[in-house]
Amino acid sequence: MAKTNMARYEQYDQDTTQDAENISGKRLKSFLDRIERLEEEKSGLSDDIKDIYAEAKSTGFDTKTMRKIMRLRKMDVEKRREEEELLELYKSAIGLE
Amino acid sequence: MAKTNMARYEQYDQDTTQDAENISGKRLKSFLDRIERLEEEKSGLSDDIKDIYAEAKSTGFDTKTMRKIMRLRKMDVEKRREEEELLELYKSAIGLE
Amino acid sequence: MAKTNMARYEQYDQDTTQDAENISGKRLKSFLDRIERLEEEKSGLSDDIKDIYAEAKSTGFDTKTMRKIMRLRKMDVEKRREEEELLELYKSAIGLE
Amino acid sequence: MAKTNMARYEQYDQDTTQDAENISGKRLKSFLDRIERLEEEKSGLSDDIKDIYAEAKSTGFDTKTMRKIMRLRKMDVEKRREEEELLELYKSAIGLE
DNA sequence: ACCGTGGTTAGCTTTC
DNA sequence: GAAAGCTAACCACGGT
Repeated sequence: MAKTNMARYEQYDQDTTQDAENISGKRLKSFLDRIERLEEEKSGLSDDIKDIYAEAKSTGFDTKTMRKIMRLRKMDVEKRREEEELLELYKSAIGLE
Repeated sequence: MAKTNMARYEQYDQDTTQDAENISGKRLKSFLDRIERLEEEKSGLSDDIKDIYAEAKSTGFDTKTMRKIMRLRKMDVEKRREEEELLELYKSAIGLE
Repeated sequence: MAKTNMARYEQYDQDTTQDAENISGKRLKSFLDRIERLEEEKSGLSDDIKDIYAEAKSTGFDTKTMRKIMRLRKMDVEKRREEEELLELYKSAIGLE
Repeated sequence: MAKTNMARYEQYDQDTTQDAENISGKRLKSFLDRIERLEEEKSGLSDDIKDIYAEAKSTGFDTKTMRKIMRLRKMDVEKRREEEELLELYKSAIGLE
């Protein structure tokens, strides 16, 4: 395996003149770019959320309380999901399915 | 402080029959819903990213290395951003703007 | 500050001949030792827990289900705690306290 | 599989009136309680450790560095342990034990 | 404006 | 090899 997928890792992002034959280098770059794009979107969403909290705060709400509420909401969702999984587990345990 | 913004916090998300007059309750709910929506999108993006790593792994790349590369990329971006800020600082310092 | 607290970090744990005057070195070592001790205890507890799961498994219980139950238990505890905090938050928000 | 060990899982921790005959239910509860107890102890130790780091920080040490040191210490221990295992392996290989 | 705290998120380890 | 749980780093927020 002379040309491993790892081959071009070292110049981790500046190589724009990569040999046309180096398929895996292109492939890797593609993966990394897609990830970077998504990371940026994620980061944008974080900013949006922050903005909403700021807006709420400026209209008189207490953000600490709001955050706690969000956490409780999330826990409810989580709990329901887990309880359903547990039920499935039971069913399979007693051979119902 | 008869009708504070905190007034309806306690039933933190199930109230669909809220009194039309309770403007702040509605307002709060709206904020929370918007946040929840964005959180879900964020979570979706995290899943997408995870999928890409999985795909990359299945085509033979080492994800641990990939993550390291991403971290380095990010640092580069950060650095560039900070350098630009520094440049702006210079410009304003010498009255160029 | 010629002799900073960081001074002896490099030989991070083998120095048993440290100069009697180097108080901060001694102090640091003491901290690290205490932490190490606690880490060991923690690790021991993790092992104990693992053993219990193993024992339960060997008597016919399904550990996956058990873990899920433990998680739900924990969530209940967490939720109660958070709800109480939220209540406190309300109280202070409406100036009850 | 009328009376499986799974039988009483659903009321995962509130059942205090369990039928005396349901041995496995009792057994399960016992396991879960023991685990919970240990988890609490573990959590307490984590808090203790956090406190020590806080104390160290307040006396001027850099906790990030301290954590790094702890990690190195642990690696040393690990390494030694592995080396000993290797030694054991040798010994049994040449029939010394 | 800075520090300290807490929460969130990501990486690593271990299990199945 | 995949999935889950645990641990540790990061970041953002609130308080001083």
